[in-house]
Amino acid sequence: MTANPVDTEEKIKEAAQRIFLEKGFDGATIRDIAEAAQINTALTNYYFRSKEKLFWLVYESMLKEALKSVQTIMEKPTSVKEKLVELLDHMFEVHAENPNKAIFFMNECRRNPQGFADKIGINCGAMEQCFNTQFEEEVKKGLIIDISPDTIFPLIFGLIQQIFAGRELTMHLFQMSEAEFDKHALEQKKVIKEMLLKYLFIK
Amino acid sequence: MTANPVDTEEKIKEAAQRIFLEKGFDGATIRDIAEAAQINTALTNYYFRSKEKLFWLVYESMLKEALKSVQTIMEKPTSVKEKLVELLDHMFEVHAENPNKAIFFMNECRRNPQGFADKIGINCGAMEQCFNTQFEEEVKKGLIIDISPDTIFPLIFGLIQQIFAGRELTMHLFQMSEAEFDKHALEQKKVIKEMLLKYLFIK
DNA sequence: AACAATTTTAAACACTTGTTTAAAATAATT
DNA sequence: AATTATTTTAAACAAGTGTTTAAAATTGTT
Repeated sequence: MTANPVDTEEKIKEAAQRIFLEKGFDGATIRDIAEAAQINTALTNYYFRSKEKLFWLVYESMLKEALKSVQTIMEKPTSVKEKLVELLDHMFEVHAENPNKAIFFMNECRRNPQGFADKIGINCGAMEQCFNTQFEEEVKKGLIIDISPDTIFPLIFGLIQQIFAGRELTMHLFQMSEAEFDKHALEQKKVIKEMLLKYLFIK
Repeated sequence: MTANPVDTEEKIKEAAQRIFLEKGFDGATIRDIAEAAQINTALTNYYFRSKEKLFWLVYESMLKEALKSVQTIMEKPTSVKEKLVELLDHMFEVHAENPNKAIFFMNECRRNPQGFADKIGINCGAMEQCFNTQFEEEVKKGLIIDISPDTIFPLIFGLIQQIFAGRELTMHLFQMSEAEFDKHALEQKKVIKEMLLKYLFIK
């Protein structure tokens, strides 16, 4: 081993993630990434063979990381209500940190659904399993209204993603500055949380 | 005037809209559009001068149409509750008809916010004006909880958009077929509507 | 220090992109 | 019918794309 090849590899991955998040696969060029990583264009192919391979690597790692953090929350020994609140807060944090994530995930999955299925192939159903059981029990106990967790689980994601996916659109349609949007986003989160809890939990 | 130049022009616009919706500005090529419209590549430039000019034309007309239909609803002489229900149903219909619209709007606005502001420059605030007044009156009357219409208005859009923007992602993460997703979308709408109305309106 | 292996570079490659051109085909006008 | 104007086409253009190559620079090994 020589120099700091791992550092270079990591530098490229980080730059790639940044650029892909910002411009998407179609909009990002290998030269954009090279410039962001301050390396020669050919190096991306030296380390990752192709733009597409680099992309899927970055994409998969981001998705896996996102789902892992969700799983961690869902496996905690707490009530459904606590889990949902923590999930909402967590999702908000993640997307607030980088508002491009929401639209990036939606976008790239739509651009190439087959690639998503083939190369990522995540089974979200298995992950929910323990949560689903717990949810249904609390429904039986009369703590939660009669609704399927299959309806609620995707809803949680969507409710938070929605705030940030339409960020730029909202800012322009309603003439907000970035600071104003940040305030707006927090307000949205508050409303969504109250709305969801009031709807789901009895009493 | 000769042949059916208007037809050709319209044919290109329709094809462009279809392709742009599907692939976005970056992902769509002038050759894709030409093929979809069954015309020669050069014709798109003959009628519209450039890919970008064609794009903004299509984009603007779509946005204007979408906002106009919203405005029509907001100007009706009905209660806030009736307006919100009609707005939710209408937005759902629009996006259900073409699930690409939601992500397309968000995406293209983010890709080029300046172009959006410069070339579209829509004042959504003015459109809301009459609704805002009505909303605040109903809050005063004690019909609606104490909340600003500035919070609710963008929320309505987001709540419905969210269902369809993440369509492909949801389908793959939760392993749904298209038919299953359609059922899921209707269920989501029902929940969102109930949730919002229960939250907003007193008693 | 001399050699080998690895990493980095500049340059070029083949291909796709949006766009233009100049000729052909078609329609309108006289 | 002849001429003009308009529409359509095939072909080429310049610029940008991902990728490869072969030489240079750097690092590791003997």
